[in-house]
Amino acid sequence: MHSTAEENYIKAIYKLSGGGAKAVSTTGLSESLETKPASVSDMLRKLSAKDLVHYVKYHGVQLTEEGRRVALKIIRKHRLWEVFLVQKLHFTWDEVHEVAEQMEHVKSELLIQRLDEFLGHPRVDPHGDPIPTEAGELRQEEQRVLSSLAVEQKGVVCRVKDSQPAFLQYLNKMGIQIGSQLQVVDKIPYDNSLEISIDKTKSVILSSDVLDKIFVINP
Amino acid sequence: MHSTAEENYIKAIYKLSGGGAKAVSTTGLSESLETKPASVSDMLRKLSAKDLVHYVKYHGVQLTEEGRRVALKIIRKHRLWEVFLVQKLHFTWDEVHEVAEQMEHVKSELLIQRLDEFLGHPRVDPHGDPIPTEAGELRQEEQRVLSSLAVEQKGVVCRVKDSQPAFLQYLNKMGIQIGSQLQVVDKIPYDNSLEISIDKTKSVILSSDVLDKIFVINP
DNA sequence: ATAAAAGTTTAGGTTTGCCTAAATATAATT
DNA sequence: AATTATATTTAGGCAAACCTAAACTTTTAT
Ligand SMILES: [Mn+2]
Ligand SMILES: [Mn+2]
Ligand SMILES: [Mn+2]
Ligand SMILES: [Mn+2]
Repeated sequence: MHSTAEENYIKAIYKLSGGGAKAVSTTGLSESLETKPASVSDMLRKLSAKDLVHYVKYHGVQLTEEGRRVALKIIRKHRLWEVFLVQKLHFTWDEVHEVAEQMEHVKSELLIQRLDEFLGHPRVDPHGDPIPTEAGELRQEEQRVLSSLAVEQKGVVCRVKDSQPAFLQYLNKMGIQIGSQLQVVDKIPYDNSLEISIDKTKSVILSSDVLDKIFVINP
Repeated sequence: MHSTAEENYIKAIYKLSGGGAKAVSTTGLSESLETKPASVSDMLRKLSAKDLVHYVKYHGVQLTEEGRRVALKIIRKHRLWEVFLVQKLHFTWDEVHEVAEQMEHVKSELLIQRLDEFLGHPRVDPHGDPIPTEAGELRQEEQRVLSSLAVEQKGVVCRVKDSQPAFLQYLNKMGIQIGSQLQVVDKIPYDNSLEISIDKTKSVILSSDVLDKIFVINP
């Protein structure tokens, strides 16, 4: 298997390259991983020997197909643990990262399979980022802003575009969080506010300002 | 903080010493940790320098007060994760250990505090071993082996001393698990077997071999 | 009491993952 | 095109955690 250090490098390359598209620079990686460029060069040689990356000296690095597969597996684990921490242990968005950064390296296929099941196969993490499938596919769901939904239309909250405590507290009071099932009940044309039902239980009126900050995917 | 290797050594010393009582030998540790005695000597010097153990060359090692504190913290984490794996992710007894062995090293006070809460502050792990408190106390309930109970006496199953699948399946068939309420109905002196009632419903005859592998605490 | 056996430590080495300083390649300026 | 600046790699080292082989202690047996 791969070491924690190797996994962190692979994930960093994946992220900096925008999912494997661009090549990534040594300094870019060294900043992102908080190590020195010399250490990065070192590791790139090792990853290249393991065929996890295509590495051309002085010209950056890219993941191989295998490297990409490994990256998506780690990201899947990271994001599933984030969901667990927020939904089950009531961590806040900003508290999860450091812990998930450690948990993503726990080795057990069964564990992650069962965790996924336990969480109800979530499709996005608490930051609204998509969770790769077990097969290693990153299904990029179309995100729409809540204000764009017509009456009757449904959506699952996948992202919130304002992380100020006041706004998050407001959403909390409303009972809205990532993963909440929303449906537009009615439209008030006067000020473009909408009546929204939350998780099929209560329903509230949201102002157009608020609607513009909430993004949903199809249920 | 302490490294994963250090934590594993400390836990092993704790366990082999029976909770910090006896001194522990280098070979004992090397067998338990599956390393060579030379590596153990190495590590003991380091742990001694950090005042986690009292180490007298050629005469074994013991945990210091601080070492004991660290050990109990790791054991607390290990056992809480085991409860999580069994109760929430439906792992079986024999599947949990390897995973918990990794998860016990995740560093986060908040995580373990919230996990404990999420699990409802369990007092024993799926193997019946007590979970140390947040304060680092090991509330040791008095455990008696089932074979030692007299007629009429009651107990709650807290531990099973054999984790072979065949044995666990047998217990399962009998309807015995951690937490089961047992009472001795009758004693058969011929072969020291006992008639035991389970959860006040049915009653079965258990052989002395089996009785020796089941431990109970007071109800 | 002495010798053999068993247990333990030390010496010297390896791998991993990091570091600093120096050398080298690429990119930007003039 | 030549020079300077920036990016990257190489060289040489270090700490952690392991190893084997050799040396040394303690225990056991004769
Ligand atoms: Mn990580
Ligand atoms: Mn995230
Ligand atoms: Mn462990
Ligand atoms: Mn256990």
